[in-house]
Amino acid sequence: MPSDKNIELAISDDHASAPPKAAKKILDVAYDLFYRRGIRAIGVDEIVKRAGVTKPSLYRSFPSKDELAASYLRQYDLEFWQRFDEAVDAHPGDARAQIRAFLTRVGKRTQMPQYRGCGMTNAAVEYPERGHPARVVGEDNKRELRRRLRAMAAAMGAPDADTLGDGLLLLIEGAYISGQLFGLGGPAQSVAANADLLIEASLKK
Amino acid sequence: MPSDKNIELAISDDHASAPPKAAKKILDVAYDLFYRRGIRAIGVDEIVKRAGVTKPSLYRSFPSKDELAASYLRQYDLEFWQRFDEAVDAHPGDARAQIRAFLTRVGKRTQMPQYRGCGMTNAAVEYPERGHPARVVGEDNKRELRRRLRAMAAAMGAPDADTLGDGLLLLIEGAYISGQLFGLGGPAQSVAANADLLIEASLKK
DNA sequence: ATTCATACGTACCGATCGGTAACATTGTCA
DNA sequence: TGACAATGTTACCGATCGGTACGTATGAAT
Repeated sequence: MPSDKNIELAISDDHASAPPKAAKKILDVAYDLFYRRGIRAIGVDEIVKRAGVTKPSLYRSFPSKDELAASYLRQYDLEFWQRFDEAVDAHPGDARAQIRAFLTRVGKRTQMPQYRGCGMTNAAVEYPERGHPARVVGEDNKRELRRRLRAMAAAMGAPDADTLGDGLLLLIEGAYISGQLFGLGGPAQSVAANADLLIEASLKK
Repeated sequence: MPSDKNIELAISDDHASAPPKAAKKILDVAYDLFYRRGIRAIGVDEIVKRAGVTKPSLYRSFPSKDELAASYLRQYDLEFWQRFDEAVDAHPGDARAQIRAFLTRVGKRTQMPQYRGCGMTNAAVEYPERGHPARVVGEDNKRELRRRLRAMAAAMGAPDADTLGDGLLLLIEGAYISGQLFGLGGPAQSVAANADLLIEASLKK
């Protein structure tokens, strides 16, 4: 579900020129199709057809399908950090509550019927080749997420913050995958509870 | 790395007929290529070329590419349970030690340079459509793994065994994904330590 | 030696893949 | 009104996709 916010910002160049409308429609449709059915599974023909545009329009706005996929993932990345920061901002100075808020939301999100996993994680699975435009977006996101989780673990006062931060990342990625494998009632439903248990144990160590 | 054991069993029919040698070569090559580079990324032409056979040979042994992929995953499933049961058999009656042994091995395995995640998880990501031959193999595997992990958590005496079992599954899936995202030195390295912490906390609850 | 099933190879199928060339049409703003 | 940028139209490219029709080699039993 691509939000309309920030899309123009992601598409238009730094001049305040009028943003092409076709590019937005293309990216919206690509976002939906790539996420729901996979990048490799979707051809550019289907994208332009569903977007009501033509192929040359796609290639005027995006240099290649791979770069279109990367644009989709950059949008996904943006929305991810919006969700993450919402949880963080809701509990200023309380890293543990921030984690709890974020993971509670993840637990719900991953149980939704249309949930199909993390778009960036999925893309990395679809494109194992190092340096692929779609893959690097995901790699950067995960690296940054790891950094922040470790920092939050340290802020909680965990003796071994790196291990706890990594443990939280494992739980999160596990929830992403389990959500799309099991659907409703799967292991992802208990991600927040397990994280809390893990945090508790790590702080007392 | 497909082991030669059990392959004939997986290929040949229940009559003790002589198994076609081409099918084994095809499955071996398909296993390697599908795992390393993804199922959708590999065409049947490349498989038969690398296997030194021809396309009709492939379609005489396997009804379709999708079914070949399913055969690859059934082989992967077989080897998965071999690894799992090795850890279990090494510590009879001690579920906690069994988990520790298995996860220690997972932690190492997911750090190897050629590691590319769990073949079944990856296939489920590549084929989100319900009922796809490749997907169902993975779904069955995960369902059974969940059942066994929950049973082991109960055997440990966890008050909320289902939650602990699910937590372990989340950590495992997280390790699979993180292994291929981060490689050496990634969060997967601490999967066993985090699992132990989580178990400890769950038992004391 | 002939038979007969089985495995294999050559050549091909239509469809789709990502991507492009060349040109017509539109809407907007000066 | 003229100019310009964005989009559309049509047709095409070579490559690859999964899959098959059909003839040929091979090996064991008779």
